Amino acid sequence: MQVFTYMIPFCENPPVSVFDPNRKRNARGEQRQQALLRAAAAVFGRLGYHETTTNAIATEAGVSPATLYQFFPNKEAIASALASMYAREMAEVERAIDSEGVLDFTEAVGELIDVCMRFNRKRPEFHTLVVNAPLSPAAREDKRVLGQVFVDFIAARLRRELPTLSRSEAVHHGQVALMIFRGILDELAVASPHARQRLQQAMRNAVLRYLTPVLTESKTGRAVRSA
Amino acid sequence: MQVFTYMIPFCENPPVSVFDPNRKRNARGEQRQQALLRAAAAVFGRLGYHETTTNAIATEAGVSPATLYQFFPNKEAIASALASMYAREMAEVERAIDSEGVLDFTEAVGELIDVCMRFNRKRPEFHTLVVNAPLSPAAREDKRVLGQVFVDFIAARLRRELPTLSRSEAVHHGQVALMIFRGILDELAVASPHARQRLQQAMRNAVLRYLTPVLTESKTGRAVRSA
DNA sequence: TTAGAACACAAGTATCTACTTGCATAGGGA
DNA sequence: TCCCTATGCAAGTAGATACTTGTGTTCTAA
Repeated sequence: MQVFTYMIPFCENPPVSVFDPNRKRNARGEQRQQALLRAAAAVFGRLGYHETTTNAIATEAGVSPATLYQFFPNKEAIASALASMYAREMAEVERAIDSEGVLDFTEAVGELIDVCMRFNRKRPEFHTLVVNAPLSPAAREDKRVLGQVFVDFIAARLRRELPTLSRSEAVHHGQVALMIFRGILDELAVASPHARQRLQQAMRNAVLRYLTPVLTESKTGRAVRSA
Repeated sequence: MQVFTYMIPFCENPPVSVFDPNRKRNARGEQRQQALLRAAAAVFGRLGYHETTTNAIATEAGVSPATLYQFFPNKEAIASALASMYAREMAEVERAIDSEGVLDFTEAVGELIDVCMRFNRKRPEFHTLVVNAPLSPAAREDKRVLGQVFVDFIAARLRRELPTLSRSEAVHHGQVALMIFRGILDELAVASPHARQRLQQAMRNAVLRYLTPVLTESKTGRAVRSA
């Protein structure tokens, strides 16, 4: 009557790792961690997530691969840390747009688009991190929130112009605006300097031309429903 | 006076491979090759390019990994063969739209979009193959041509409505339309069945609302230039 | 009928890359 | 000064996966 022959695997996958999240860092350590993040950002930006190796990040930072794992548990954690940072930073900037409410619809949406384009140009690695990298749940949540901030900004502006527009319709149009934005952004990232300015104008046109009929053609059946 | 001590590496990487492009196929071989392509399409569609292993393709086709390499030199060649097939097939369909020239601008562009959405729904693996897979030069060319067919279709329709529009402007607007299309298509691929219909309408709206002002607001400076 | 070519696969190999181990040094609080 | 902990790395390991080798089987053309 052997009931508990094997007691060992109390926890199936003992996560043995040199990385300790509770470890106390000294000044040198803090600097290393930041340097590793900067190095990772540079390499992710050059090669994209999948082509980037942890060895390349370590080399870029001027440390050995083993040292990298003193500061991050794995590759995904590095991408997640960067993606979270950027997503929060970008959401912050978007929320600050027209905090005084002085811009009209076109100006506000144009400003939103400009801000997002500027951010993506300043952080070229942001795109691959958000699009291609597998992220931790926390980073995924930050990414989701970022998208929501964009959508809500547009939805709020639509309803401010046209209060009879239902919440769900407004959100839907915000989502479509985001899709348009992303579609053009993909090309913007690889466009030649000459093509870029033209594409930036096209970006504004594409989003605004999609949205403005929502406000003007408001009598067409489905377009207006009360919440 | 040793001049040519090492003669061996006449060609640095002797590409030794069991695959022979000139091999004559019998009926069984042809069927195997087609079955492997079908299996690859299924697995690529389920897992995406990078997550798909050649072993998984072989298993899906019910053959051993070694057999797969009798018919294709490497993984990329499988993706390239499928991508080329699909790109040519889709370009063909696009070129056949309104061959009699009876549709007006809105109808023609709407039909173009519908055709492309239908194709992507019929071949879900097409997206990952064209977006994520590294392709052979030949397949890349087929992909480029496919994009050009879309752009040229729209450019030609724009200039048919507004002959004073310059060729380069028309092509530019065609390109932007393609970016918008792709941006929304990305979401369409993962949308719930309920959201799909609404997104399909949004797709038409987004592209047409971007394009129609090109025809109507033709007095605004840059918009019209002679070729 | 038979030889050569095409088909098929079990059992590998080669390589790449995320991640560890074991040990040595630096640093700061007691 | 002493000791504990953080930092650092050379030299690995482990596991995944694209691709091969060697060998036997089936087809087909002469």
